[in-house]
Amino acid sequence: MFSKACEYGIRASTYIASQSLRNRRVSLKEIAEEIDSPIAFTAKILQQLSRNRIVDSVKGSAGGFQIENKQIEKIKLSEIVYAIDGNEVSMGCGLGLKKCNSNKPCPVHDKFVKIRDELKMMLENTSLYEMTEGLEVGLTYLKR
Amino acid sequence: MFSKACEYGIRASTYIASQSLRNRRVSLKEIAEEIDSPIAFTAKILQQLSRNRIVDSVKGSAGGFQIENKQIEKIKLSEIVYAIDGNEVSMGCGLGLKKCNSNKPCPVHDKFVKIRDELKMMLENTSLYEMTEGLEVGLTYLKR
DNA sequence: ATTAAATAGGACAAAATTGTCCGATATAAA
DNA sequence: TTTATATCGGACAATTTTGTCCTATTTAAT
Repeated sequence: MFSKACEYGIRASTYIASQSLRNRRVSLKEIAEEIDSPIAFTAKILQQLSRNRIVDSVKGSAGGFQIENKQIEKIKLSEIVYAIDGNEVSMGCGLGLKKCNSNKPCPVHDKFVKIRDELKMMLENTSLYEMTEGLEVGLTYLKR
Repeated sequence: MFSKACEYGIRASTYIASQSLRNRRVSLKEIAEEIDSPIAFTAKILQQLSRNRIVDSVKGSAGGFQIENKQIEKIKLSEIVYAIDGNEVSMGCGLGLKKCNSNKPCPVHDKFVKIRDELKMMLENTSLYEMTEGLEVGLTYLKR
């Protein structure tokens, strides 16, 4: 469904958010350990998220990544996904047709639109804050 | 959502089914033209579908691909997808966790299960026959 | 039998994705 | 001011996916 880069990006953002809520800025090293991802690849993805203003990065000693607390509730899963994978996943044709639409649909157009619309709604309605809730109390996990 | 190979596979199967209903066996060349796909790559995918008994292939002069008419209603979209992409798309974790399940879920486990279950139901309930219906009357398309 | 036309399958090539390494740059602390 | 510790970003490498080409094999028709 999503690329590896996107999966790591979501997990990283969620971890950063969970720590930002405790006023902790976290390093790349810590992030990669906590989400079990390849560190250098994760660095690239964090750069992308930083350029897209989804996470804040601070260079230099005691630097790292963080997200403003008031942003954590505002940032939706969709923003992370669109920043890394684009919106093909919730907008594109299931059979790969470039110009598939309701006027010139592929044979599964309507059925896919239904699924994709639900996916789209889910992504656009799920906030980073929601995703951190279970983490704190050990109900949800970001590795393995 | 699906790989290119899978998209071509679905489109090819649908075209073969539509022509089999008219008792026409079709060649690789015709298929690739009608679904606008790279011919040699499409050949590989058809071999896979043939080995998985989703399409029948006939070698030699006047050979080509076909699907038994009584099978066209029985073959579901899910069989094609699983044969080419596996069932990761309807079973795997949205964040790429290997051991994600309801006991040790990722932060979006429940939300993804809901989407994936619907996708799974749709794939398993959509027959090749259904997909050919609009084609005949020019209501649906397999290229561009 | 020979030939023409078709799929099967192996080897190879190109492109995209995933992943690594290292020097440049920025910043806090000594 | 120097040093230690971060991220940034460019170049490179490995792997996977996508795509091509060519020969072998099969089959129908001549």
